[in-house]
Amino acid sequence: MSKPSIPKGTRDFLPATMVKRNYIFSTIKKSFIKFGFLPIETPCMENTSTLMGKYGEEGDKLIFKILNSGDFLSKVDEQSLSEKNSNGILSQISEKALRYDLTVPFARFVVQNQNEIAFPFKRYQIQPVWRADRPQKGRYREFYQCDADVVGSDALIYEVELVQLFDEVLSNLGIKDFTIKINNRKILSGIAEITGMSDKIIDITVAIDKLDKIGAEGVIKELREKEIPDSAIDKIKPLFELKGNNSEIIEVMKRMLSNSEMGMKGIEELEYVFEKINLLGLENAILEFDVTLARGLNYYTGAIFEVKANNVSIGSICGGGRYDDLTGIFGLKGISGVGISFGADRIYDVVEELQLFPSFSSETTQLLLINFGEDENKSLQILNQFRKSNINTELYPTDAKLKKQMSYADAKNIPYVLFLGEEELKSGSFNMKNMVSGEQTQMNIIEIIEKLKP
RNA sequence: GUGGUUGUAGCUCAGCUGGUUAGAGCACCGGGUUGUGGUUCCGGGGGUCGUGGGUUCGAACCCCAUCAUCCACCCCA
Repeated sequence: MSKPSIPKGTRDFLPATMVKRNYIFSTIKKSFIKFGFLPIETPCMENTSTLMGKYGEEGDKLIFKILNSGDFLSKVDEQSLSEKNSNGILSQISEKALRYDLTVPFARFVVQNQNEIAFPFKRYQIQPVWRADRPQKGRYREFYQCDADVVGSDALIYEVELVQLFDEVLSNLGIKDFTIKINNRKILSGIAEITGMSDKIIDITVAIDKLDKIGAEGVIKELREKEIPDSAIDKIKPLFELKGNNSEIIEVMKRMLSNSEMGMKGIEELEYVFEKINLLGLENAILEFDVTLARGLNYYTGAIFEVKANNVSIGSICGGGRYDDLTGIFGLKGISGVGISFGADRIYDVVEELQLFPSFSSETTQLLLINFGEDENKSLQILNQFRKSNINTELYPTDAKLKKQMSYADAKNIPYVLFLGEEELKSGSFNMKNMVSGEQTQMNIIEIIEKLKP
């Protein structure tokens, strides 16, 4: 018999891990609620057609497709089947797929439920997503995203708000040193425009995004491979040497993009965000204009965000941006949206690496009642009494040997045990042992409740 | 999808140049102890050495294939 296992890139979570994961989720959720976002959920699977084509060519490959039920092959047309054409038969054998992110399903949700929601609609959503990627450090095939998006308004105050949200959540998790990188797709469009390569904007942005990784030489090499002429590359080159603080870089970009209306609009939007953030201040985050930031999905049209924890070996932990026409794909035009996503699993890895998790001892059992096989009714009543006083309590199920019962308390880190022996049950005075100090005291039920009450 | 790494007990790993019955620590179970855990002592269960083939008198060890794993690239949270 083969050992049981789980699919590549997926994980089991033990109780000790879940307690910490829940802490991250609840910290994020608390801030989402504070900023006025409302919860929604969508199904883990969507129609394949809803997802395909929304994430670029690479994205399509990374979507998990779900096979149709029944004898699906018999319905495939002979020709595609004999040609062994995977893409050709895909739509015939799979009409459902696991969601790849929360944004596209949300766009679908907005279009479908447009008459039942009030715009601007601020929603948050904390659910798992699946990607058929090769797993590696900090990369899983099943992971949680925690999204907050606003649709139905193009007001820039939301960009400001989302920067504050990044700052608040990560600060509340105890992370002190992190950078929120911000850019604007209109600036990237402006760059493509002044080089006369507007149609190559994706190739250009993907290449310059890699600047800090492969260096100027590498970027130039990649641009050439994408058939960007040297004359255009020369115009892009100044980006590789940008230095200074945010406002200095903005000034340089203003000069560079002065002939691009689109580019100047992007600068203007960016300046607004900086101005308001300067007014309001940030707790721990460093907000940094990064012209090379281009990651993200093809649908961003305005602001682009990415958050990186400094001095940890984990990639970006949050992302986001504005997408003017996301719902347009599903038939609802003119609805602008802006949103961000917290990668809970990576944030977990960061908080773990930085040893920032608090202790969660109060969330586990506080008191174990040691079972001597005496008056069971009385024992159950005592158990009830503790629970009604909000003390996390359990009764050992059998009168097993003391060693076994105490070991159980030990394994679960239960700080107190109470001996429900014959004498105690009769007299009402119980022997309670502190499992940390080893100290034992005689107390009645009322006194114990008083002592352990949260 | 591309390149590399590693597969030995539930977990972490040792195992010499190919040599007889494959080991340790931790974990688990039982006992020393029928009202005292974590410390300690004694004992126990547990392995098709990832899988299939090849070389050899003989393979955990060498060769080939395959699967899995982790790391990196692409891309991304």
